[in-house]
Amino acid sequence: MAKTLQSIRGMHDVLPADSAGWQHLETTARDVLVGYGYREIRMPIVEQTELFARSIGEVTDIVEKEMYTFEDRNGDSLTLRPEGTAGCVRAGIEHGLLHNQQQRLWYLGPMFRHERPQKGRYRQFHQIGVETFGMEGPDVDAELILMTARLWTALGIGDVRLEINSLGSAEARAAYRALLVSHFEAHAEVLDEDARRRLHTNPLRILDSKNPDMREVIRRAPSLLDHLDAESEAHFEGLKALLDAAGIAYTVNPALVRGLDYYSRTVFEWITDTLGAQGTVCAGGRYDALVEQLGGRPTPAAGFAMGLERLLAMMEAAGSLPPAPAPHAYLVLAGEGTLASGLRLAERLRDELPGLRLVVNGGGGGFKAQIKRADKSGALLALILGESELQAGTIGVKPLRDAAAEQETVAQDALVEYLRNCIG
RNA sequence: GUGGCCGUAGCUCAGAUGGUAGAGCCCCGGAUUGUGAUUCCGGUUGUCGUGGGUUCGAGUCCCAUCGGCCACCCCA
Repeated sequence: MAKTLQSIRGMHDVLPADSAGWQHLETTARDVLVGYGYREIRMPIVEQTELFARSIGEVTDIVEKEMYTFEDRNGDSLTLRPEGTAGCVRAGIEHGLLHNQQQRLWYLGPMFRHERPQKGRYRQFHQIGVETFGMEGPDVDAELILMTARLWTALGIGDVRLEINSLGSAEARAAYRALLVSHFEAHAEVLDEDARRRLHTNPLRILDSKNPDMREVIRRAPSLLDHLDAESEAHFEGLKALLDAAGIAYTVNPALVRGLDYYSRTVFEWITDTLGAQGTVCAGGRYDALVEQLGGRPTPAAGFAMGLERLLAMMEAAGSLPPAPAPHAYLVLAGEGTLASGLRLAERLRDELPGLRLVVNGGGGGFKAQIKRADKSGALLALILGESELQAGTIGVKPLRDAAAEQETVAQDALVEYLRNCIG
């Protein structure tokens, strides 16, 4: 055997057995998003490296060590997108979509991060991303959350809970950050190695450390929510009131800090306990400063992204994945002259019955083998065109899913009506 | 990037203490010449992840490497 090639680590094929689930997830999500007036945008998978460095943040893990970065032939540094927001904002600015107007956008596609793969985490993974621009109130934040809640229902996902937090304005957060750093510096002796490293990179992240030895120091740390600027505070209160009014359950988690630098004010996560260590299924928030930061005019913005592999895993666990659609009928062709006649018949059926899923036997084979294939295809019916049917202008119709049902003989001219009844 | 467990037929797996590979499923063919899923009979399937090493001899021991799973880190 020749040397076999395999897919890149952490990058997986979606095989036919799984594609029905993907399609179901994608169309369900699309329907919900369209129902809220969101429009699809498609961006390139590759962008200039600088775009991600400037938006996600130079010192984040993503930019520092997880990006697929390479040189173009002309020497430009390009990167496979690790997330979608940066490219979406770039496209919005580039095409004037954000100029004095509101936008509700969504996109779907692969993202790339060079991490060690594990359950729910892959090097190529897929997200549906949603971004809104030009709306600054908490009503949009609430809309995003209500929309996702509706999606969970539509997908048959139950085991998710909502956590929200507010990061405040950039200025308030900077002030709080200084406060936090001095608190932890005053107790440096109890900090673990990770925490010491984060002290100067992302001190807010220390708050959600899992180390029990640091629990006390974290508990006594100043809370971000106590140091919000007045406007952010009002914004957050507004969001909570809207969620309460809509009957959406949530918990405020002051330690909820998103890993990307561009967030401000509202952040939220939908979390499940059913996926092992990768519990976040959907996460997002507000990023009012990003558009300006990337060269556009100041534009309020909010959005979220959800991981499709994780949603799929949950749907599978919940048993809410639909089975792959089986053919309605499998046409068996056996005997002299049945091939040409059968293909013609099949095309006529497809003309008349647009929703029909009809498989025509291919590659020859004996009668018995063809019936066997018909059964294996999962088809409801075997349509049998042999020499005798060819002569008589009929078709044998054999039900394959009902052992009690008898095979019938149907005139070819009556077959369209017969099948119309079968396929609903 | 770090750690633990694991890589034997298309799939799920068995192969104590080293002696040149097996089961089930799947697939193909047959059981009065045109009827599946049940039953019976027969058949195909592998350089035992890859590359080195130890040995008379390695799927079985050692090293490296690639990959999978899980966790840390981080994130969707």
